[in-house]
Amino acid sequence: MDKEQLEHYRHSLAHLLAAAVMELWPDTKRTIGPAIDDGFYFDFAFSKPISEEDLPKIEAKMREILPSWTSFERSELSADDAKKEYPGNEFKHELIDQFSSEGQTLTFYKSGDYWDLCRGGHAEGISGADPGSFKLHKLAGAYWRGDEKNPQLTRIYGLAFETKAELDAHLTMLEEAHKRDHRKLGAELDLFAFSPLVGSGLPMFTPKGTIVRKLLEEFVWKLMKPHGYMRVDIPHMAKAELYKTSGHYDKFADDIFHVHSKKSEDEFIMKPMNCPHHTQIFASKPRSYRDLPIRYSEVTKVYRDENTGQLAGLSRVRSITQDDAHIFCTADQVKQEALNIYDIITKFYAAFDMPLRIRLSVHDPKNMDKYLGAPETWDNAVATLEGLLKELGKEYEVGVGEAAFYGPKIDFIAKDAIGREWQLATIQLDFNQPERFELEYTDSDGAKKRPIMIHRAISGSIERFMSVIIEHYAGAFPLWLAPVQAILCPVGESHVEFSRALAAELDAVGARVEIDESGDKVGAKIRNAAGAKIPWTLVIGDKEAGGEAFQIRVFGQEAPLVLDRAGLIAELKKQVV
RNA sequence: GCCGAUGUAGCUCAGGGGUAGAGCAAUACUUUCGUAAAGUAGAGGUCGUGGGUUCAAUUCCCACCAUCGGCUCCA
Repeated sequence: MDKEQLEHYRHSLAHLLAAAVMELWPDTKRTIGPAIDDGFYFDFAFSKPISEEDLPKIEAKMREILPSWTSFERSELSADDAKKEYPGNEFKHELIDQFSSEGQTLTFYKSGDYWDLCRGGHAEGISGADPGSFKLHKLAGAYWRGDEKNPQLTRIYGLAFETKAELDAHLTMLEEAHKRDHRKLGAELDLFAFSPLVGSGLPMFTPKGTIVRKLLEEFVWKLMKPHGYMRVDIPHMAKAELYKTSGHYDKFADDIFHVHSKKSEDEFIMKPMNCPHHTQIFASKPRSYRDLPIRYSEVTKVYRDENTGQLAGLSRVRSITQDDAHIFCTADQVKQEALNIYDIITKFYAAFDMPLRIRLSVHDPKNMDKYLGAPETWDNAVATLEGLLKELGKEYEVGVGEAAFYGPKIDFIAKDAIGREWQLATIQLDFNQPERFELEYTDSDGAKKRPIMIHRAISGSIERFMSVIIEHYAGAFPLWLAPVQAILCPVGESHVEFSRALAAELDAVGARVEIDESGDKVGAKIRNAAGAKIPWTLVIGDKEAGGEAFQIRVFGQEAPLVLDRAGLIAELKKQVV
């Protein structure tokens, strides 16, 4: 099957699902059922609620009907006749009214004993399909036409692939993703915590989690520093006027945390982004063309009042740490700056073995209300980014309508170890905020000119990036990033002293080492170290204390790594970020 | 935010209108041991929070808090 055939197969299965449901519960109101990325769904209004336990029953009914679906036969009906086919089904009636008022022909497709209003896009017939190639896997609520003001329907999701083998592979991936869930691993590995007293979506990082965060920050800084970035520091709140000027206040009105003062009339808000503050550092004194580019960077938190129902672990939070930077430069300098950022991004993701895909995210010319600034400005900005991508010779896709409200951007989509994709790094052009804040510099001819602003993020946000790499590595961080790099397991009491001396030596070169001084046997110490996913485990007994080489158990690896004392120190020293 | 499910010890989970249960972890003692779980003992709980019904609520009802799934894919 090619992509289209697979989509047709999935859509056909949605019909089959509806047929099975209508046989089992004939008074159910059917609505719609499209194909989706990994299968299909169908939305129903049931007269009494069904539960997950009913899914196998529906699935069995689908398999029972399947052999009789040898073809899909098309027919046409008038609106009135069509409505008679769906007595009391206001959802179908609404669709029929809509389509007929739009002048569309109302088409029906029949397979076996079942038929339904449908635009088309089916397989020829699915009687020969592999009965093991689909599975109903989820029950969810969904609003009629995606609008929360409408009645809630019951959505049944199915997974479907060409063969059972492909379905099984997909189920294995989902299971693997579930096992790697960063929320579970984060608690098990003691990386971060939540508290109902602090509030939902407000993660706190433990000492171990903080080590990982700081290592990530230091790594990004190491890549940025050679490109002339300077660090700045800003308060976490500001007067609302700042964001009214930038345009964020209206755009993100529902997502802003407000702070009230009893001492003044001023309205304050928790910063939902950093760019407006950074513009005010730029504006704090007269700038010359000789000063540009000015590159302000900062790892700092922003606060966004996300819908509570959407919060999830570290991937969707209300306090977000951005590895943010803003570059103020001339039009001539944009290309070089973007190239520098591209250099940082590629080096950063290479360190995690995550391949990158590039998307040029542009405005939607048909929907300019969503954006600040004139269409010509946008066209110019897009042309600049496009020229840059062409020069790099990299493949990219274009995302229409994916731009930020102040300018187009280049987004980088990283792929993790189990094939999932995450949009993380970004380079964004902004002609609008410099205008709104009336930023200027004096050019060589003495004239005042507007700088261009570039926004960029490398990891996206530290929280989200941590959620991605915890799952990417399944909690087993590489040596350079592990909160504890090595654990020493003395065999007996007599080896503790030697272990402490060795640990001190390793600590002196910046290595993160712990000693298991419990009374446990060696086997238990190894088991505990493996449970904590510590990269290196060293058993310390008479042989090691006597000067023999260390047999290092490497997490996830069968064969031990053999290093002498000097080699061990040298190897860990290399890992310092 | 909306819909649904869930919330019992640090973790995984059992139980149920009448004084709360297990395993693991943690603690103490014994053991000091060579490559994935040593032994014994005691302890650990406002059964998410608040209110209601009841002679009696952890159990039933309501509200809130928190977690999980979904709310973008369109006949």
